[in-house]
Amino acid sequence: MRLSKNLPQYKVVYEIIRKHITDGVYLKGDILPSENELCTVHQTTRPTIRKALDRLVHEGYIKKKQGKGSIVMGVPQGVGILSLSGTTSAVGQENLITEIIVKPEIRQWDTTNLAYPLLNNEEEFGCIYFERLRIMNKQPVFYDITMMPNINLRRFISRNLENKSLFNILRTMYDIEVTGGEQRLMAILADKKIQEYLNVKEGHPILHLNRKMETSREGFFIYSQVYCNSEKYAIFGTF
Amino acid sequence: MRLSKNLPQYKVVYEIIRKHITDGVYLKGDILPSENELCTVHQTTRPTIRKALDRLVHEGYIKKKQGKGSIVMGVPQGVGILSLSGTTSAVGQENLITEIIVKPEIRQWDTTNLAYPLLNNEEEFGCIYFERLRIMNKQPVFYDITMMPNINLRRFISRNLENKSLFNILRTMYDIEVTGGEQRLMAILADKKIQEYLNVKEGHPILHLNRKMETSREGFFIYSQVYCNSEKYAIFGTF
DNA sequence: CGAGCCAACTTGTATTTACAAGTTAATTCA
DNA sequence: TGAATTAACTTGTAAATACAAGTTGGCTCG
Repeated sequence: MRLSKNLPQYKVVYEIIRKHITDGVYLKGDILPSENELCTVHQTTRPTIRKALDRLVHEGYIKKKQGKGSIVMGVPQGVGILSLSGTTSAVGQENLITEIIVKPEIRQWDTTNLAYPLLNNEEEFGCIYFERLRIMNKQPVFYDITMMPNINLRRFISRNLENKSLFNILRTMYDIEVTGGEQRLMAILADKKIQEYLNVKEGHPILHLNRKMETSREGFFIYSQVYCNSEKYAIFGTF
Repeated sequence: MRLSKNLPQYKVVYEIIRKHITDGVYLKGDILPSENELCTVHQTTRPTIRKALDRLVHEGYIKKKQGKGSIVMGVPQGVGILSLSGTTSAVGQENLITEIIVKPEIRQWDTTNLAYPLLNNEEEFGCIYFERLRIMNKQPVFYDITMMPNINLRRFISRNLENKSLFNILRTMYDIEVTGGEQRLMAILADKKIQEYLNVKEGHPILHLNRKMETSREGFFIYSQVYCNSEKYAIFGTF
């Protein structure tokens, strides 16, 4: 199902190097082959290579230093809040279990807690809705609700989200990348439902995020609400 | 004191267009002159212009659409949490008053609440320390502590920070730009001091950020701690 | 042996040229 | 008149080339 469309060269190169970093072919501290070497390897020219590297720099995979080279920084961590990965990459995947509270299903939009107005076409199409609970070392830490319009996502509701990042599925299966977004952050006190899911007492402070994410598919937005017990696992992020 | 060093062309162009947007010469929804027009105006070529525009796109000032043009998005808002502006730009400057609780002074580092280890050279040099309170519509909303090493910041402690963004001062006076950083986010309950400063009761949830910011000056980091009463003014951010 | 210089790398900036692809509005033809 | 085509824009991608500037390690000379 992997779709290898006619990507532009610089994106192809970007994807290759990026994969090498995520797969551990290049480790943190390593120095990438020089731009000229990459040119010969990928049979292209410096501007193209540099465009690929620019993107890697921007996303935090590498850093460049004039006269020295491109230094691998590793897979960007904790970008969950600020950048473009899901919360699964924010805390490291070691002891993280994802429990599906509500399996992906098509239903009407629930706009009660939504901080953003829906677009017309979004309301027409149904809504793919699911709830997840992220458990770190047997303690529930994140509780999140995700909603997105049911536009051209064949077989999505039958996909298994456990221990997989939503963003990875969208990226690999549907060629949808999150390109940006906006969010509202606040500290609240846990209500009954949150107390239950996150296993906290009344009066416990909870970090709440209300996000709207923009994707590479025009007009396709992902809405999510995250509730986080930040007592033991402060949310970490780079920007 | 404005230092107009030998900036590369693309940065010059970037600065000019950026200023035009922040100054309101170009308004939200406007379409910038085409890349070819910008070429003739700035006496340069498309790749240079495109590099400047790339940066503006990346920072959210504009969006580009193939076949159409570069659409002005306005001054990026709420990047305070996620991107590179200060909290003053996060809530709009209308009814925002900045009160200096502790004027900038040179003192020893206070590492008690610092989530990051200090570097050696940072500890050797003193620390520039100050505390501010941001007041929205007569209600205190942000309380923040900022620390940075006292390295080559002539006259900094005599500068007036009121209603000015720290980042703007660093940018215009010292040519230091924040290039990125990391932060820890958590929801806490207000302690005595926070209760007093933010005028909230015991048990009130507070959004706490512990940030380390990286700058264009190598080895120069800015550490800040922010406490936010997010009850009425949810922190807004784009990414 | 040691300090300084220099050559061979690295990335950074800039120009020139070419074509592809998306948008828009005017023009043409039925 | 109205729909389809086309021309003239726009940005996107790519190559080839050149030189500037920072880094490194080896070489030379004292």
